[in-house]
Amino acid sequence: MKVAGTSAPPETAPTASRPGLRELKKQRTRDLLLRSALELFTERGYEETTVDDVAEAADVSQRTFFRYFASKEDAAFFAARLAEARFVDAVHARPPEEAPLDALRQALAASWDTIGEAVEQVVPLELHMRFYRVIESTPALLAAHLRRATELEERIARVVADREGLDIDRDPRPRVVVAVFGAVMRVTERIWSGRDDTGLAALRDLTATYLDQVSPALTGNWRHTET
Amino acid sequence: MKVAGTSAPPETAPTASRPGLRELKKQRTRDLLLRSALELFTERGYEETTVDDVAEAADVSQRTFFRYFASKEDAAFFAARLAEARFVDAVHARPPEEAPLDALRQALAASWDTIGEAVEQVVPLELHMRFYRVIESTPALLAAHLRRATELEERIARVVADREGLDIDRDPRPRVVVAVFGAVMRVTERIWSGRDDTGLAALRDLTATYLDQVSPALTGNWRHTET
DNA sequence: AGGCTAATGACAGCCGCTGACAGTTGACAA
DNA sequence: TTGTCAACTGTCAGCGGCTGTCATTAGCCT
Repeated sequence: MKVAGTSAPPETAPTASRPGLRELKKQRTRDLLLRSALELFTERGYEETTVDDVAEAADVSQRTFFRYFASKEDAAFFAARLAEARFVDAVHARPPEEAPLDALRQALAASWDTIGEAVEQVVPLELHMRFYRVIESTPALLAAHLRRATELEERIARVVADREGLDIDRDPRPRVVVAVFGAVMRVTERIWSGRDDTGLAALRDLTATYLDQVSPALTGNWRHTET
Repeated sequence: MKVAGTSAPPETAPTASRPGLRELKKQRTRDLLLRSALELFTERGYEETTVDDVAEAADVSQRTFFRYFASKEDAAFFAARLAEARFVDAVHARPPEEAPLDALRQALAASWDTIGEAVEQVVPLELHMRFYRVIESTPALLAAHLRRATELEERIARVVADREGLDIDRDPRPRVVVAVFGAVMRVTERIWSGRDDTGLAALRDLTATYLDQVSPALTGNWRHTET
């Protein structure tokens, strides 16, 4: 077995090629483990759930859990990794004429559906959405989430730099736009997770609203430009 | 004793009022623990240093370490907490006529020196600066750092909202500006920590350069506006 | 059918962290 | 000065995350 090690979704690739009883069982165990984890995390809380609890819920030993996921945290972000990958793809797909910030925004708009599909293949989308609240309210998970977001930003900054034909180590602008975009996204997530409607649609709409606030927020005189 | 619990610097306040042998010893133990920790972390690496190592270097038991610091991580960010406090003060001190983004920038410019002083009282500034590289290159520390940064941003967003007389839960702009500012700061830290000159002056200059890139980066046509 | 190897479980052990208990040592009043 | 109290500390036991090791089981392939 070579699954764990930040358990990359790519492992899931040769699904249709040659099922095989072995692969099938592995996949089923992983999905069960994943579901059990997210359910326990959202019901009982992340810190309050031990890896033993998750393993037991999936009828495997704790050791096996760690063979599928590099860490407790790794399991928590498995679905998020799928979503990220879709977004990166969407950015790649944007026409090069678009201004960077527009490209990011359009890529996001275009990703929502594919992200939903991707997540749903592994775990109920609704569960995944509810789990975001747990992330926001659990310091350890929030920290991990932010670090992951930063890494994602770095990857995207490189894509943007390529699009514009810039050397990312010489021109700060790619990293800056992406960082700004990411910052707004995170503020949005935070607000969204604190609200009642944790549906994907609500997040999508809120994101659009907040992105509209970037320019207004950066220019001076606020006092006479009330929302 | 009531030290730990995210060991708030405020505990250090009544230093001059009434030294007392007890207080003095406590302070000395804490500082020694802190220095030992940072030195070991920067020399040997954070993950490679056990709390037992730190405790032993300071000639106390592991249990005592945890009475001074809520966690290994808590010790790592003790000095950073001092710096943050100075920055928050500086933001408060800004004249209300300044536009938000300007205020943040000026506050930062005004803080550099006081931050240096504050840190120096607990740990050699140079050690603290070198430790930033460790933070940047240690996933667990980077994650914690980002979470801390987010919390700081929230606090500052409230200050900004107050300045402008806005309700932070109704108007997204305070959080958005602060998030943008913070994003640029973090990109700057990242670049800076990867360079040779890890002096405070280098960071200050780099920060100024990057902040200048915000507007240019957000407006469209990059290709004909090369740096 | 039988050999090969992947997958699993059981066990031991490290590290971060906490509660409990007992011993030591400053602080302060008699 | 001395005795009491409270603060500070060390020791020990134990939990949870995580890893290495090894024996056992179970799918795969000829």
